[in-house]
Amino acid sequence: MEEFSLLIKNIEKHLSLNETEKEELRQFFTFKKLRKRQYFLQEGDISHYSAFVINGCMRSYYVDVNGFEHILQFAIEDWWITDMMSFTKKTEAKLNIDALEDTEMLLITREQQLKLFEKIPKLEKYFRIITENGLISYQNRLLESMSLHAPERYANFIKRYPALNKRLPQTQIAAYLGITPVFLSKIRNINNH
Amino acid sequence: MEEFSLLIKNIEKHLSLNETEKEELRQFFTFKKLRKRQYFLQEGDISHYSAFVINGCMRSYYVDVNGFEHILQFAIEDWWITDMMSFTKKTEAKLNIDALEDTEMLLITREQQLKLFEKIPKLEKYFRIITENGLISYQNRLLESMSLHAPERYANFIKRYPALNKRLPQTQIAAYLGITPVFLSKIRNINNH
DNA sequence: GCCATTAGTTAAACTAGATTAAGGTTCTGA
DNA sequence: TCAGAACCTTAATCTAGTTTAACTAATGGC
Repeated sequence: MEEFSLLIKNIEKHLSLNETEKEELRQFFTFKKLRKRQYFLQEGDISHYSAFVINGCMRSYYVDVNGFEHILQFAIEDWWITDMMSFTKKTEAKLNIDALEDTEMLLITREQQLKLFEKIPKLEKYFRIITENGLISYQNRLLESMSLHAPERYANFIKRYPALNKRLPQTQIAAYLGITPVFLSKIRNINNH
Repeated sequence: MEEFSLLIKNIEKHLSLNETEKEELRQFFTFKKLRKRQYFLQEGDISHYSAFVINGCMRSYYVDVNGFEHILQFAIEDWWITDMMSFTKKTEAKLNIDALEDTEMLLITREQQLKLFEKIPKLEKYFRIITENGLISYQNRLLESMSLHAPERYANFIKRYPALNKRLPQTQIAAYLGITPVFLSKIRNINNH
């Protein structure tokens, strides 16, 4: 199936797989489509799956006591997304995950993931690297949120994810940057003189 | 050597090791002492080592363009610390790491770590779990920094790390919470009525 | 194809937290 | 042992970003 080729390409950035392994790999994943606005995970549920996005766009976010949404991650094609805490420890998710566009993805459960590590041990390496990179990017974001003002954070966002900047509504970008849409509007207009 | 027992205990929280494996393990680490204020890593260098703290206290921090320090992590006994970006990708470190107290630690290089994974594959699992937990904790911190005000973040810090709250100077805690020492002083006094 | 919701703009009033500054205390190392 | 450094407190002033509100533009569900 065509869906797998993107995942396999992604894995092969980090290690090589023979045909048998590629074939075995497929057995561990399920395919799923989401409509725009559809939930993949709701706060309080357990995140049984980790998702690899094939096309479309997802977001994970936290809803605070005042009902405001704070976006932790966007995931477009070739990205992984889950509530890592809930997925690895089977605790109730604090995050919501939903689709910002119609989205297709490949899912794996934690149990299947652990079995996969036994069957094809080098995939443990793949997931270790993915996780290392995720840690690095959260670390970077925390660092930027502590040391930069909103206009600089927005400038970095544009530079790092030019595609997302065009693709996403301003509300979502503001919720990712940790500012209000009103303030992002102001920043954008100041940038355009 | 006594130093290893803490590391082995830490590993055995996640998987079991036989005596041979424990013995092999030791070959991959080196022991190091740091005096208070001594650098373990300086911005611009490459982080050749990841460190497991046996006793004492370390911190990793970023110095912004105005010379202010922003602390990403404290590491006391039983914690790992490094600049993950520099350690895994051999890039120039953006972070500094130094000792807040006289500290003893065990070091491993990235090369040794990768060799270790080949020799004792289940240690890849150990480091995957450590990394997953690190990712979760950065994610949580980012989320708190976006959704809570400073007094609540401080309250959570006290609850989560009561020992650190007593052990560290206020300047360091403020640099971790992303506020000024002046403001932390205010928060503390309001809390004491 | 229309109406209701969602998304974006602009401006005025407000606030969490920064900055500056001055004075007091506690550490530390030669 | 003592001088400089690091640390803490309090208060006044300032600012980045929020809140509210009123208006316009774009979407999308029926």
